[in-house]
Amino acid sequence: MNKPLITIQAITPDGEFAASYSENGLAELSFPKARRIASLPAKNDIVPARIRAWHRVTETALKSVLAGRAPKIFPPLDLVGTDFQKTVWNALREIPAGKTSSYGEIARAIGKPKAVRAVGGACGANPIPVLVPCHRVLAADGRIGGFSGGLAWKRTLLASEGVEV
DNA sequence: CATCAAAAACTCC
DNA sequence: GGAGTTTTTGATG
Repeated sequence: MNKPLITIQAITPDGEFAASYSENGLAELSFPKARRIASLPAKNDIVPARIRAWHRVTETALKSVLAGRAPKIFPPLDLVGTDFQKTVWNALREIPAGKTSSYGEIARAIGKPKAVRAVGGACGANPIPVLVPCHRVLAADGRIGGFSGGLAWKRTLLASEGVEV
C-alpha cells in the first residue's frame, strides 16, 4: 500500500521526464517515453504548493545534469529502499559530473569490496536516475553495463558529460 | 515467522 | 569461459 504519488512532467531539452512526488520529496523519476504519459493526474490546482516548489528545483537540477554540470541544489529525495541500497545510492551521488566509476569502486567505497554484484542490483533498483547518477557507473573494464531506462539513455547522458565509452 | 533457492546493471582467475 | 561474493525477492513448511 503505497502512498499516492503526484506525477508532474519535467520539461527538458531531451524530452519530458516524469517526476513523482510523495509527501516527503521526489520519490521517482522516469525517462521520457515515446508516447505521452496517459492521464496526468496533476493539474496545477491540486498540486500542493511545496510540491510545485520542489518540482521547480527538480527541473533545474535535471537540466543541469543533462547539460553536463552538477546541480547547485537538489530537491528533497524520498528514497525508499533497504539500508544497503540507500548506502549505495548515497555513494553514487558523490561521483562528480564528467567522471565515471565502476561497480567495484562503489563496492569498495561502501566497505564491501566483494559485493560488486549486489551493488549492480542496487543501482538497478535506483528510482531516481540522473539525479542519482547511476549512469556514471561502468563495469570494471569500461564496458557500459546496463541501465534501467535503456542503454541509449546511458550513452546519451555520458556523452553530454563528455565521457567516452 | 524461519529457511531455501534463484537471480543480478560484476569481477577475477 | 567458469567460479566466487553479496543482497534481494519469492516460494515453501
